[in-house]
Amino acid sequence: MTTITQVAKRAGVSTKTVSRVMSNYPHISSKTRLKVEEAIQELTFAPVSVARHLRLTEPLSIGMLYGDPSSGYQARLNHAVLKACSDARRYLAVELFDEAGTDWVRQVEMFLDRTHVRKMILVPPLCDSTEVHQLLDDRGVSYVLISPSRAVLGSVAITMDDRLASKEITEHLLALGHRRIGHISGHPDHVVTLLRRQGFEEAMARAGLANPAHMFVESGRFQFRESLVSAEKLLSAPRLPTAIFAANDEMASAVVMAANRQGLRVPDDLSVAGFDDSPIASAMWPDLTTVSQPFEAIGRSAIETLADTSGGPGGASQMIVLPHRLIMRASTGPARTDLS
Amino acid sequence: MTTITQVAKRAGVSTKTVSRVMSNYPHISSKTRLKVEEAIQELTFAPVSVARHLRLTEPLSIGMLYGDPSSGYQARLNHAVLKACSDARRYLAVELFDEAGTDWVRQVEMFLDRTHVRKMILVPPLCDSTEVHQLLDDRGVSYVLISPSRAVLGSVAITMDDRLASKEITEHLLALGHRRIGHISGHPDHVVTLLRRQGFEEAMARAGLANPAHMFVESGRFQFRESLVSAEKLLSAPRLPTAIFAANDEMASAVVMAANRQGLRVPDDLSVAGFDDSPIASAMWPDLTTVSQPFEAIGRSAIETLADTSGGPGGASQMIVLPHRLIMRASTGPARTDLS
DNA sequence: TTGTATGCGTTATCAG
DNA sequence: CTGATAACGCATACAA
Repeated sequence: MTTITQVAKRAGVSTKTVSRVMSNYPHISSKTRLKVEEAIQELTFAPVSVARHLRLTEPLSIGMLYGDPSSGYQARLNHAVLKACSDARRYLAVELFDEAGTDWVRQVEMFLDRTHVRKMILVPPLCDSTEVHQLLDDRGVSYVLISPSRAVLGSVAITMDDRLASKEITEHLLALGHRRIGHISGHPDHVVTLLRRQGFEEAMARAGLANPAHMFVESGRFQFRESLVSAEKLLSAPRLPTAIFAANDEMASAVVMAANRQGLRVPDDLSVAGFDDSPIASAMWPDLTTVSQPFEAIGRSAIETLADTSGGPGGASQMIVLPHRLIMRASTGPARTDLS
Repeated sequence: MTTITQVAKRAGVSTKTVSRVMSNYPHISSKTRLKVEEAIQELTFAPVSVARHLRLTEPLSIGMLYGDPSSGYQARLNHAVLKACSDARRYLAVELFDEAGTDWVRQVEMFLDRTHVRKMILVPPLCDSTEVHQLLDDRGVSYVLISPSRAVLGSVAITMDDRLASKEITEHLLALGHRRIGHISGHPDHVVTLLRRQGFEEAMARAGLANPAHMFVESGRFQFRESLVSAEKLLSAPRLPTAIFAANDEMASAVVMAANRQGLRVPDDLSVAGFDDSPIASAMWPDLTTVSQPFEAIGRSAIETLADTSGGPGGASQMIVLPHRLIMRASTGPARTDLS
């Protein structure tokens, strides 16, 4: 193990000077800097992060707690945040918390004490806990909210525009000539359920199709099986929709399965669109037209925001809306004119 | 921020005694312990982990590096390891590494220096790098291998028995009366591909069905689309198989889709089994009969193994094989007698 | 521009 | 069973 002392000895300078070089202190003679850098190279010195953290006023670690294990959403977010940390030379202290346990505040509190982090990323559902916000404010810990249900005064939220994305994907279907379109919506408890449905309805309304003859909505609760039932209902109506937009990919894949069962071909007889660009979307055939959540950008933006926060919290409220991406794939196609 | 000194003062003991209580040191009078515990409660003291790490001879942190972001496998393993750490009061230092970068050793080296960890969990593909093993041995870092391609002399590997599981799932199909069974195998570069295929073939051989009239094998490369093609090939043969076992769930779901397209009902006309118990297995309908990898056990076992390693590496080679679980769901059923 | 001395919060050593 | 003191590796006043 190489320590700063050894480097100092090797370079013939004091530890402080080595420290200065490591942290890019400007006022340092280029000769000294060179010597030190050489020594660092030769001894392959890397500062031990725990020791820095103990002394540092502005810690380099950022904390994140998450609950739901099975969530593909969380897995992808984790990865994006980890990547962003790596790029920004920060460290992520990530731990699980017990979502079922009622004492969220206590759990966060202990996490803060243990890890010493003074910056946190709050993901759903933790980002919606007023008590947790209070705790962090009291402790002077700055934080960003990822996709919170509602904006929180004095803090930064990072999210995407679900309503707009849904509107756009519906407009895409309309542009393909579809006039009778179904929507399978998510779980009523999730905020995005409403937003995605609103986007759909808004697009239909603009096209003058917001009426029972053209617009059909069923609930799928974000689940495959519920969606299968809903899709079968939509596909057994006297006049079939020619396209169905489901509020997530899992439900969209159920729609494809329901269609196949009825002998309908996707996209020839029925266009199907999803949301999320989850792994399943590209794993199935036809692969799904869907919306890609900007995970990478969200991660990067979260780290940047936290890195910038020079002072504590209590800054201006801010809502950073990151651009999503529509992904056109094989599950959507032009409406059949003979049916329209 | 509460420190150990404050707790000590409050309890009227030395800091060392508080430290002893925190780490469950056995030889301590119950009266003293009680006093200290009270003080800890009252001041809500939580030891700062970085400070402990700086002093501790046996670090409580365990390192893990992983590459592939999109992998559902890795996401579930991450979670299991994190859970195990939490239960064992250990901390996980997890970072991404650049799988595409050639200098794996250098990356591991820097990670070691930064984090100070002296125990590591090596997951695929890092667990198969001889150079990395060498580095860790040289540095006296102990490590466990998760599902390595081959055993490594002098180190502990944790894995499951893919061959046995495949054999069992095939036997399950045989027990249901199926005689003509297809197998869709994985990517030829993965070790498990061979193992899972062997298990299948072994079961068929035992049943006296290892011949072209009863046993069909196609490659699916672990991908949905490849599997779809393979399944269509199997389902367009003159004599159809009555069951298909795919080497992962993604491919199995492709089989279900192919069957639906041909107007075959699952499981009435065709039984389908998968492998992995990935989210998709329970998200589809019929939900998949599959094999559940023992993620939780793997995580726990890895942490326990590392926690036990009193000395450095160089212990005896050991292969810990954890029991998997067969999950019977709706995608498999009795063979139709009129077809058999 | 550089060096010295001190302390971050905790545990290890060694003595009581 | 308990306590005083040094030390972990690094960064920061303060001094030079």
